[in-house]
Amino acid sequence: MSNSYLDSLNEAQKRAVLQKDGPMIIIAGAGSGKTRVLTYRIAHLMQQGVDAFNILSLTFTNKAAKEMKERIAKVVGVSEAKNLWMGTFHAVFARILRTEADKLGFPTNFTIYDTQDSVRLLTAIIKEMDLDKEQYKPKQVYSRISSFKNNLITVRAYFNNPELQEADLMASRPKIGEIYREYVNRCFKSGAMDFDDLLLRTNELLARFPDVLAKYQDRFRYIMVDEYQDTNHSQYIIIRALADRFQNICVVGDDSQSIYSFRGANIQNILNFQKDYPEVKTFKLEQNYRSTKNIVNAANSVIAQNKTKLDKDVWTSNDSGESIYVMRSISDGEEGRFVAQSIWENMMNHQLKPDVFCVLYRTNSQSRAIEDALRKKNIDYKIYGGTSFYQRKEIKDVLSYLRLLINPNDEEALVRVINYPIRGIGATTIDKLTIAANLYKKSIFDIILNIHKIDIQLNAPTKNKLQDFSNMIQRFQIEAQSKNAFEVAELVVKQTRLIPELEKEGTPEAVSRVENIQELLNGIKDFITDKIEQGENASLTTFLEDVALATDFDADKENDDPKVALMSIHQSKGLEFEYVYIVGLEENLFPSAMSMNTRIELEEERRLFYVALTRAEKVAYLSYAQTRYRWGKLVDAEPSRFLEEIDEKYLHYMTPKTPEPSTNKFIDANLFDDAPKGIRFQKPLIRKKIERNIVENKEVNFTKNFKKVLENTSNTNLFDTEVIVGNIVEHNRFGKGEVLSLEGNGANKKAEIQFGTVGKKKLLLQFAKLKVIG
DNA sequence: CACTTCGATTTTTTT
DNA sequence: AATCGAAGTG
Repeated sequence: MSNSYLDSLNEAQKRAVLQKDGPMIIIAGAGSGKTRVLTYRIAHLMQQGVDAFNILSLTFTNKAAKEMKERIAKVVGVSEAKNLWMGTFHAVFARILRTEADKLGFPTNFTIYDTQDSVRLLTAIIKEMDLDKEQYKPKQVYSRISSFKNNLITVRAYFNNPELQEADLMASRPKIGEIYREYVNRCFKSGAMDFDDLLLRTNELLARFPDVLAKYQDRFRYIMVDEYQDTNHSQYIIIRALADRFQNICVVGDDSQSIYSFRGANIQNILNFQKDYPEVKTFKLEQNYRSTKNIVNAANSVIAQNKTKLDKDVWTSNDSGESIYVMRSISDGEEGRFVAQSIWENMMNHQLKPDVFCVLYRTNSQSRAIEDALRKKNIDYKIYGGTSFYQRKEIKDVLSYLRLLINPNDEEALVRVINYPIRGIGATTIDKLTIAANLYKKSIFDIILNIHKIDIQLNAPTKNKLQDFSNMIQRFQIEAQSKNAFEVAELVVKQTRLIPELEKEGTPEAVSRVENIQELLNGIKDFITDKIEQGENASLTTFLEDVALATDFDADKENDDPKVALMSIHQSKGLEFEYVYIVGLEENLFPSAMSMNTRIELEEERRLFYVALTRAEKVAYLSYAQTRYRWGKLVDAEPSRFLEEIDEKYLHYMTPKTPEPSTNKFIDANLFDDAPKGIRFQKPLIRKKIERNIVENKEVNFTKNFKKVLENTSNTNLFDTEVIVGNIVEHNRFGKGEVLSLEGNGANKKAEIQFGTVGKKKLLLQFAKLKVIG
């Protein structure tokens, strides 16, 4: 192994790579080659004789960890790189907690609750405590508890702190502490940790067991933390504790890119690092290799308006490049078309593939309009983030069965599936079980196992149904001893009869749900082959953990065709694209209406904008609309203040800056804007599937008219019209169909319709809410 | 206990 | 626009 990799670094980068021991901080401006420095620094450490086992590197996403590992493997070899500890805080410490769980009274197979699980549990607790759910909104309670945990405020600490209690009292939520206590107890009883527990319990472990602390201190002799500006207090304390012995701690970050305060991130961690470690060596990476001068300078001109920041001067020797384009649209629909049109033109004019483009937005719900427009132009795209695959109902149902067989005490999983598919175990029964479980301080599953011995007011048939259920889970457990994760999952799906259950619904949604379950099974299969190939743990537990902490499952699932990337700005952190479109630059949206109250909040929004802009390598487009659908309502919008904050010399307005006067003030032009809305598919995949079904299904005999509509989905009518025979219509649940005949009049008018998915149906027009689409 | 319907509430960002 | 819980019906 040679030192040749050092030649590709600039002076500042080289110094940072070569600094081996002691505390150090790398302030890395956007696009300054930070990942590169981290990678080479680790490679260099190993070259200096540091064992990979002794290096811990914490990244912000699992994907970043994976990529970095691959890059290091290229320098030091695969077998060496394999031994590095690399991953997100949550993933790394979940792994450690698994091996140490018993010390904290948790089972090795503890479940990881996601946000949905936590909120559901809180909802149940608030209900049980007979509290007003307006006063105690479960989501708000969740974030309050989350912030307690991220600041290491345990239940005991809370009750020892009069100020906190006073604060909750003033907010007329005096019972927060009790909810918190109950929540923690219930999680414990369920053998479950939520996201914040993974950090809090790690702190507990390191604080209560000095030998364990010593073990990991000794193990992690060199620690690196990426995106340090986004660490919270809990993470900060873990790091301080682990690094305390050797003090070989290297943190990398950019205060200008701190955008996770809502998750407890504390920008002070990076601002105060120098105080924590007086011996610290500071390195600044200020040369930007990513973007054009225009983009770098424009971004600087915006961030300059923030007061709280470290001194740093980001510059580039790249070309000036094009101006930053600003575009205004009448509506969100037009914004989408504008973006799609622009992408299309750039692709054609410069012979580009779709994957050099990225569309960034503040909120995930904005993806809809962009999607629609791209689809109409036949431009391939991929949405990152949003409701992830694993949060879909059908997927969570399957996963809940798996969770339950791994950890039968997992109450959220149990409550989810105990009556799905329907087994006649209703709400009343579950309530009684919950009460008994709380009374005996046992899990619901334990109660069910002893259902015949316990004095509980349930009739015999119900008891038997419960027993059948627990028997089924136990059967799964036995099977799981001899089968691999995929086989178990397959068995569970089969025996629970989830798929027939969905199939009998017959709606297009149900069809896609079945597909999703199939996809999940394939995913598990891939997971196993993947892990076995790498000689890693391929157990069901590991799979479930990966799922719970997944930041990027579908990222490598389909690395086939190049696609335009759509994602929230938060998701885009660390990525770069030649062409970046930042959409929805409007007051109350970006900056968000929730974050305009204090300067602190507003500065974070500004940093977010800075992050968005600095993703662009070559060209950036900023877009805003004058009206936008929000919560299903059309609302007016003002251009974002961030547009004003960019030095104007870097901008080029594609549309006149001031809105054109309305030509007809008696009717809103936007009413016509999105008129062709007839056929709207959620995903291209589903559309293909429906088309295929229809072609393959010989029983269904459609007229040419229907096929034509299916082939040309944009050929749609402007207004809903009276239904006539031969019309192609769309129904909320049944999808598309052809009107075969009509009968009755007025309110009793019925249509017989041949649907593609569910066959013939007679529907009352008054209620059917049909959309005529052809 | 199951199923339907109606209305309320929701969106800021994520491990 | 879409999801979720409450309330009402069979």
